[in-house]
Amino acid sequence: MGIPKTDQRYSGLQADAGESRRGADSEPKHDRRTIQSLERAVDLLEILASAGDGMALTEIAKRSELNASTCHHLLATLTKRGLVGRGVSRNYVLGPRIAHLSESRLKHFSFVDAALPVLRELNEATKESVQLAAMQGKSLATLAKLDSMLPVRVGFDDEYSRSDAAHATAVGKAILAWLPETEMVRIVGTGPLRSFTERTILSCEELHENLRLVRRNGYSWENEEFQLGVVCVGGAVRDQSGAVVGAIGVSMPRMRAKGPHLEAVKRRVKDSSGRISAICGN
Amino acid sequence: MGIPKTDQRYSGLQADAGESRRGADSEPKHDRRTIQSLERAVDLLEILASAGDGMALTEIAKRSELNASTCHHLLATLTKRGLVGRGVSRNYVLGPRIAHLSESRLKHFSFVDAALPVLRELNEATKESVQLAAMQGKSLATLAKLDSMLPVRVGFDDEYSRSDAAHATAVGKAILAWLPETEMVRIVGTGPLRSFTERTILSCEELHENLRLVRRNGYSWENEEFQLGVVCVGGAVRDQSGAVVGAIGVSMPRMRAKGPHLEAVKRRVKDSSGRISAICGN
DNA sequence: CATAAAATTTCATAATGTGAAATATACTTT
DNA sequence: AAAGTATATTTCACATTATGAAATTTTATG
Repeated sequence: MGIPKTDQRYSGLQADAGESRRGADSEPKHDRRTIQSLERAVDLLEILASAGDGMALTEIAKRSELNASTCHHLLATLTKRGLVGRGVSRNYVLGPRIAHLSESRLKHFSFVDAALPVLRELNEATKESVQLAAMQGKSLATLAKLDSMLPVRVGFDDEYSRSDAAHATAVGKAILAWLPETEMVRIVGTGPLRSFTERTILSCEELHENLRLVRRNGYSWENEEFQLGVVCVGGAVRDQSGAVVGAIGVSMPRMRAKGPHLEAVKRRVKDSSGRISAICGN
Repeated sequence: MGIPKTDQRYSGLQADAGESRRGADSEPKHDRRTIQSLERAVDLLEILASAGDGMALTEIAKRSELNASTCHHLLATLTKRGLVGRGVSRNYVLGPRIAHLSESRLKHFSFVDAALPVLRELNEATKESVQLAAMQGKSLATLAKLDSMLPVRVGFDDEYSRSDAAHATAVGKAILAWLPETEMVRIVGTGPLRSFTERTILSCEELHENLRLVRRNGYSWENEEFQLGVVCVGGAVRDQSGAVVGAIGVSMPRMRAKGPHLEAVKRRVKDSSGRISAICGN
């Protein structure tokens, strides 16, 4: 008290000069469809998540490119509500309420619901039959399927749960490829594999080699190994911990499984499985 | 267009009439220490978490007692950032980013760090020696301890990890009481228990009876069962899934373990273990 | 104990969040 | 189908509220 106040405020926002007050169409300073303070708060949460082991206010302010005071206001609110907490040496960390929200989400989360919109899009884009499957115990269960609308198409029968076909289908291989070794062995066994067509992989060695390629490529495939005339491309779906929870697959008649169409299908399967995994938590 | 605009806006906030505009000390409409829009957004997240299986906008607006439009703005922002998603029939659900944040939090979360401030408070309040312990395999490990500052006090020796004393200590019993039966048996075994003093519980039946009481009371206790002259009160610490991750304990000389002081210690141990559990996720 | 650095609070100001109304979209009902 | 109804989304004028520079308090460091 005693020092005269300079009061040249809000200078930080005077970027575009020459605009008189209440101009007819003054440009908004941010995406008016969203709420600035809330977006900034989410930024802070993401920063705390990325930094791992807690962070001081100044550091957060620097990374978020926000005024330290603004940061503090936001963090104080988040702290009050438990989304942010204070760790050792009182620096900011993600709070207990985050775990609570996540717990609640997980309890009511449906894998199928999450996948369906993406599956529909895949079906539209490829014009082929698509399916979603998951392991239930030792058998591969089809959780959802959308048929192609083309005159010549792959029609899935009601084979909703098979216990010995994982090695012969694209969805099965997509799952097997990312399972821990022991789990994989539990499902396919160690003996000779069941044959469905003359192209079915019969030896465990050949299957192992095939799964290695699946991991390298990011998608699985199947060349009339389960049904003659049907070719299928599959992709794994993972949850937030990285564990496989299921797989998607696009099935098409042999006649269409070539050239640019096949390449497009592979690309889209990879993309779609990644997107579903993202919805599941990554 | 063509309909004359009535424009009697912001009528929803005209709760306290008689206050002329820009009054010298116009009462703030909310806690000025926090950011309104952000608090409202957190409200919405909590509502979505409680409702479980998704909710329509109107329902959310009703429960939050907010204008539907305001709700929509907030939800749109949260959706853009992945904290909220759209479930079946496009109603709002908690989004994938919640899982991501929680995952990151869990990865860097230290149980000891979370407990320390509360432990310090407990130490200050009771003036007694306090400790934090957890099961590591079959042995009970002391993770942190704070000695009493009174002249006559319980001094912990460097017994940082004991494998056969769970049944004879308050922290051990606090953990055992909430462990699944099989886990409990794995730790204490089925045979006769090791004796430390003439008061140590030696039979499994008696231990079972004691643990039942621990569950009923919400705290454990130990009457010179491990060391003569030392009385201890313990409380379990749980994570968000409800599983026991450890326990805290307050140890005092027999001479002080009575009357109002003992009652206060019991109450505070219950409270502190609950608070640490809350920080761990509930 | 001094001095610097970081955290928190205060407060004037205008930018932004707000909500009534308008419009668009999704569901029923006839 | 078409009309009607409920629900969702967008728009926009306005005043409340978020914002950030500066002051103050707290915490770390020489």
